[in-house]
Amino acid sequence: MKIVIKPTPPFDFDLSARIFSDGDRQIRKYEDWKYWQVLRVKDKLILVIAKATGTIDEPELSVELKSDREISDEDGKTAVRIICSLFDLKLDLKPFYEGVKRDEIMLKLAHRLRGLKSGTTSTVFEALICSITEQQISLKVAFAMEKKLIKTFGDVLKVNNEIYYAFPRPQKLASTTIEQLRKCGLSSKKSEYILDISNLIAEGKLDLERFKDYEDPEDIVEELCRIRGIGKWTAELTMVRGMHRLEAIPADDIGLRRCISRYYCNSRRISGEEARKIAEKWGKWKGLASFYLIVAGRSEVEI
DNA sequence: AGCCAGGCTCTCG
DNA sequence: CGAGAGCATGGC
Repeated sequence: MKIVIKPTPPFDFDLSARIFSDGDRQIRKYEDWKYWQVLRVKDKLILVIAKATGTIDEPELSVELKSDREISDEDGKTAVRIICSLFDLKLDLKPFYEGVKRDEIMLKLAHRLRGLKSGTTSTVFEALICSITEQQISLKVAFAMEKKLIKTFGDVLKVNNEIYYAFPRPQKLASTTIEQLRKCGLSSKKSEYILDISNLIAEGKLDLERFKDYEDPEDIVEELCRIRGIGKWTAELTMVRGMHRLEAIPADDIGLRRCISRYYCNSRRISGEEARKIAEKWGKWKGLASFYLIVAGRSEVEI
């Protein structure tokens, strides 16, 4: 099945998808101007292959859907909805660019990275589990663990004789053991947290998706922090990457602090407090602004 | 070798 | 209360 999507301009798909260029071929990857990933559409797994066919100001996304089962029109519609949220396709960046106009540095970055949107994981659960995995240790190490977790417990789709994995469902992780999780390289503490959270969801005592409807971001942080293994950093990171909450900012994040100090403080090491203070300039766009800083830092953008 | 890496919990005093 | 140890793994 092939579908064309019209994202809200400006949108630079290749710039936005580039962060997945070192991803895993069996999980999600951007390569040769194509992005692919498995989506869970109801009880079906569907491989999505997306490619930009428009321009930044008249963006168009051509999407191909593949599965080992029949794909109905309704599946197609659901898949489109998920893809829209994966890349935040309906987000209008213009208010963001307008909102940071008074910050010259951010304005320059926004200009250099025009059309960049920050994606969202397909579930809040995925964002949360990955954020817990990434606590404290280097991202390289964390990504290796996530990859193992996904390939060990994730759902498998086979199309064109290739194997692809979708992020594990909470029910699946709930049915495993600390020892099995530890084999992915996770510490026993993190394994406990992940098992506990998966159990809460499997038992129907926790519904992470409903946090998306909260008005006040502070309420989300507070409620998430009551769960063992989740602190402020984890809650805020989960909000930006899993709930479209672009006002949330994990200001204590060491990588983000490095980027802020690089562009705002002559690379002097700064505290989370200082980072939060600087982030005040970005108003309700703190999360998106920090994403721009991270991408700028990673692609060595000079201003 | 030892320290650090996109933190958080638990245990002391 | 606040401070400090402990945790996983890989890179430098």
